[in-house]
Amino acid sequence: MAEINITEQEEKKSLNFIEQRVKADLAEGKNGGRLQTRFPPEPNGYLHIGHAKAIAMDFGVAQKFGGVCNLRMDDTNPQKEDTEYVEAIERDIKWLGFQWGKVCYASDYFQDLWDFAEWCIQQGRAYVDEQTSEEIAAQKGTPTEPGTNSPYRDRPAEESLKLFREMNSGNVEPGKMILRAKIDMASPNMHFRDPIMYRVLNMEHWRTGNKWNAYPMYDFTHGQSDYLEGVTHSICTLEFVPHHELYDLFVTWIKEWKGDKDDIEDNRPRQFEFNKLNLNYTLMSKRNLLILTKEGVVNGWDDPRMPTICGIRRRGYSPQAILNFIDKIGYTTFDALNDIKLMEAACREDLNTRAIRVSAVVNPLKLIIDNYPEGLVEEMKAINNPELRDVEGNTITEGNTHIIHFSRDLYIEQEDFMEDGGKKFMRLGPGKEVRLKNGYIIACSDEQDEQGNFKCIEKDENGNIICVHATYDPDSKSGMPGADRKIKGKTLHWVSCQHSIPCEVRNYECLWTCENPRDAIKQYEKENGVRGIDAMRPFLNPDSLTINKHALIEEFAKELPALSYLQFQRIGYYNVDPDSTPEHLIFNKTVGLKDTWQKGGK
RNA sequence: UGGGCUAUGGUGUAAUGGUAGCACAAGACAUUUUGGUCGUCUUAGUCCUGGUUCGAACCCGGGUAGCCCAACCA
Repeated sequence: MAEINITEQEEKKSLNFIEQRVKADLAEGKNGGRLQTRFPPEPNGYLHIGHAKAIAMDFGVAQKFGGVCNLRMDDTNPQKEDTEYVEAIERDIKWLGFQWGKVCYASDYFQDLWDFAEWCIQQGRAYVDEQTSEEIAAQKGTPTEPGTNSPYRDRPAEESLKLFREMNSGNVEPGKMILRAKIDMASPNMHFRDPIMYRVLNMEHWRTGNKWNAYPMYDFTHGQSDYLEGVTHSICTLEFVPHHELYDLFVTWIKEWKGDKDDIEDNRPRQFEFNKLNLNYTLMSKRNLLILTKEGVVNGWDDPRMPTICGIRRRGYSPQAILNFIDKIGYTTFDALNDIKLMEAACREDLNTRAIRVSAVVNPLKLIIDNYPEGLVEEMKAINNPELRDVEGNTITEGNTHIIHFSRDLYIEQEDFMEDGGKKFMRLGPGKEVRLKNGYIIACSDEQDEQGNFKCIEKDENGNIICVHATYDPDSKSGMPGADRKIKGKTLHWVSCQHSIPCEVRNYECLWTCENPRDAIKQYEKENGVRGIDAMRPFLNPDSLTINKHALIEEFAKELPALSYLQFQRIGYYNVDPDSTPEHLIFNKTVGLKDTWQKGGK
């Protein structure tokens, strides 16, 4: 029995239109008060962020109202499907934090579906058609013109039955015969024009082996599987709205076949549709993602630029970040194009609470503290996560710190020093004073030599700044009373030369330069007569991946496990790539920190 | 041009015949040992047009625009 187990406040705030329907159905006692959903991926590829939205709905609604959600592999087309995807799908759903009741397969119902199809033939509701696919297509009509009946439409049931069994013998060539439902060739709904129930494939199925040679189509499988499995709410995306009526019809038939006398309105699976996820600057279709991997545009399905769950995971998103995002965009029946910035915002929001702060210098500039004793090394305490707070709102320090080393020779970020930064530039430069995070207050002198060159700056022969000199205030050590004094400058991150490790930093941007790559590619294909990768190239962002092999990071980061959530302070969120080793550290940029300086300040 | 669906600030979403609200984005201020976070404020909206009603984003008619449907894919 399903239970409504959410508080009224929560309910008011967050029930989307499908949840409202589910709640109402439960209240009315439909389906005997049961709630069962299913997530039905076809195991022919990797799950992407669009699937995550469906997962959050299918599993989420079951969770919220005390129902159960099964994972059902929609494996009715053995030409495309493979067991390798099943594992990946299961892994991704688990990673998102959901649990299924059981794992089912559409192929579990092949025998039932077959028997049901035979019954349909005997009932005069189905027939074997021996026309070519071209002939059938021609007879189908168009959205504005009715179709015409197949010459085989009224053949005797016994004849169809005999041929149907032959279809599964392996002796019928694919394309020679199909089983069609006898419905209405003039229906304004194209799906009612004698839809195909079974086709011959003569192909081994990864689960059922060689038992079947003819396989059922989606429309003749989905609703029936729902019915046989006990699904009450079959939730899918909007493109299945035109299938809705046919879904209901086949469910009605199969209930009849089963001799199920329950009231049709109250005890049957019902389909509900919501808008699928569209993200700007993102391409979601499996077909096109496959091209990207095959052509080497990306490095596999889990490339951090891919919208796949595994790609997003490797990029450094947490499951909660994804779920937060999905929660923000909501479920409606409007075909929306969501802004990737909202996803990034949801990510920052989540990672802010869980990322460990580390110091990393991405573009190092040497900084020498002239008055700091040579050879001296001090251990400084660095807070792992300032958002970890006690009930009073104070940052918890116990168990929330790590050690960072301070010495005379440091690296700071190149962009944190400017010879003539101007008044608004609050970082380091001649005559400027800044604080080194968890360290000391330092200052550069504005003394100049006879040529008018600043004494604190060392340049190479090309005039590039290669080293800067500063002096520190020994009383200003972080944590000491002298550190309290206010200064004009900002707080900079830094690493110690001797105590930092070189690492590789991979920065990612959108793969696409246009908001809606799907449409752009489609149009380009049309206008230029090219297909696939050639139609995609004009819209690919050449800078979607930039690798920086000269970054430096504090030693603490050396032994962190793969996929650890990090924040490079003042730069962005990063995570440890699965290929990273202590000998060759690799970090992926998940998303940058908000930067009101670069945006507004300059 | 057949059928189905949709339309609320730049984006997404709420209000289910009774005060158009929230988040993101954009901008400003304040705070800050992250130009982050947190906080305050500003900008900005019911596609058009008729009707029903005391009252319409919501109901109805007519436009307009967009999406889905003519796979032996799902």
